[in-house]
Amino acid sequence: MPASQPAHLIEEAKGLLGRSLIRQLNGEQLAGTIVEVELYHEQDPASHSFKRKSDRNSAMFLPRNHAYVYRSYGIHYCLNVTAGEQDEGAAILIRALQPLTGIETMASNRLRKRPSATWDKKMLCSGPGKTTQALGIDLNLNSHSLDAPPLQISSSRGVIKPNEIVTTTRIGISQAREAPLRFYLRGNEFISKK
DNA sequence: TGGACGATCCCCT
DNA sequence: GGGGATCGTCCAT
Repeated sequence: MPASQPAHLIEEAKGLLGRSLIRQLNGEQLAGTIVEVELYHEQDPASHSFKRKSDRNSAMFLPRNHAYVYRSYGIHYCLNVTAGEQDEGAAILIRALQPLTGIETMASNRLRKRPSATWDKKMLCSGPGKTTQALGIDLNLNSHSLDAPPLQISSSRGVIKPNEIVTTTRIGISQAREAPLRFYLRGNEFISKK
């Protein structure tokens, strides 16, 4: 991996923090603020796009603001937002949301198998697998444009100051030496891990 | 054709 | 803090 990380992609990843992810599901709107992301790009050995393009990862090579969904550990789905240009092979993993609307439905989606379990807003979207489960995201949304329903990202966001964004190493990486490509909102209670 | 593995989550100790 | 769940994908035979 090169010593320096691609600055334009890092800016795109940071730029997602504070925006809303909006999901239309069965006529209801589910939404949350993006509070934690990780960047993966083509020069990164931990990235799916590091190896040859395949059927599985082709959506990762779409131009920015498309969904790249993949299955992890045979159980969970993870949602990425593509970044950069066509064929650049970069994507931003949505790791955590702060739930805004449709919270009851998110809880229902998350706890379908254990309806009686007690839940807390902070455990609904505090991880990539949890987020897709809460919002009902699966492979049907792979390569979907995030400019329009049923899944989109707001173009506006609140003011985020540079010192409100924490940069740190990613989570769960085993194939590569770690790089500081995880970004989250300082002090936010809804991130996956402190 | 088969075996190993993974950008995770949750329960159990 | 450790390990099981569970399956698509990739690579080696």
